[in-house]
Amino acid sequence: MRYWLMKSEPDEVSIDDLAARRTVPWFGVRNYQARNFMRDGMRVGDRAFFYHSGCATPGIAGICEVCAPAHPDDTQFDPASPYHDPRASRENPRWLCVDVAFVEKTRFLPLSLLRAQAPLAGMAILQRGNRLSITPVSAAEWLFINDHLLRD
DNA sequence: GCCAACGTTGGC
DNA sequence: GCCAACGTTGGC
Repeated sequence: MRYWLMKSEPDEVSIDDLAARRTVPWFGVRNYQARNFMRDGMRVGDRAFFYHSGCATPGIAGICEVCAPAHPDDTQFDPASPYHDPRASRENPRWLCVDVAFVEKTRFLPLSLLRAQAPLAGMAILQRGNRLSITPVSAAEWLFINDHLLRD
């Protein structure tokens, strides 16, 4: 199993929204590196930290699980969607998404708390200039967060 | 609202 | 294929 961190703006899809809907397609990714992580790196059963970004207090809000492999992101075909991409077609989709399932809502771990943990210094999310909405998390990072920050 | 960092676009 | 301009992300 691989581990990931996936950013979502809670105004759009929050951990509570995921809990209510049980599964959601991870629509709206418009960055090739993040898309390729979904297409090439993610497998059903992988787990991810669900991270709230673009909000007053960013941080980890829960855990989700990949429940469907990458498939075309429907929002790219929808002229009414903010994620519409006129260069994409049904025959030649450009953007993909996996589906994720709710696992749990955790204690909230603010970005500032993550930054204060020496063992997490290498986390992609903490690197200067990081903007990727999907990043791999090492097994060591995953275990440290689970063992030391989520359950005490 | 500001701004640093970064990705993408498009002229050449 | 270079690179300047531009748009976006996302923390603060």
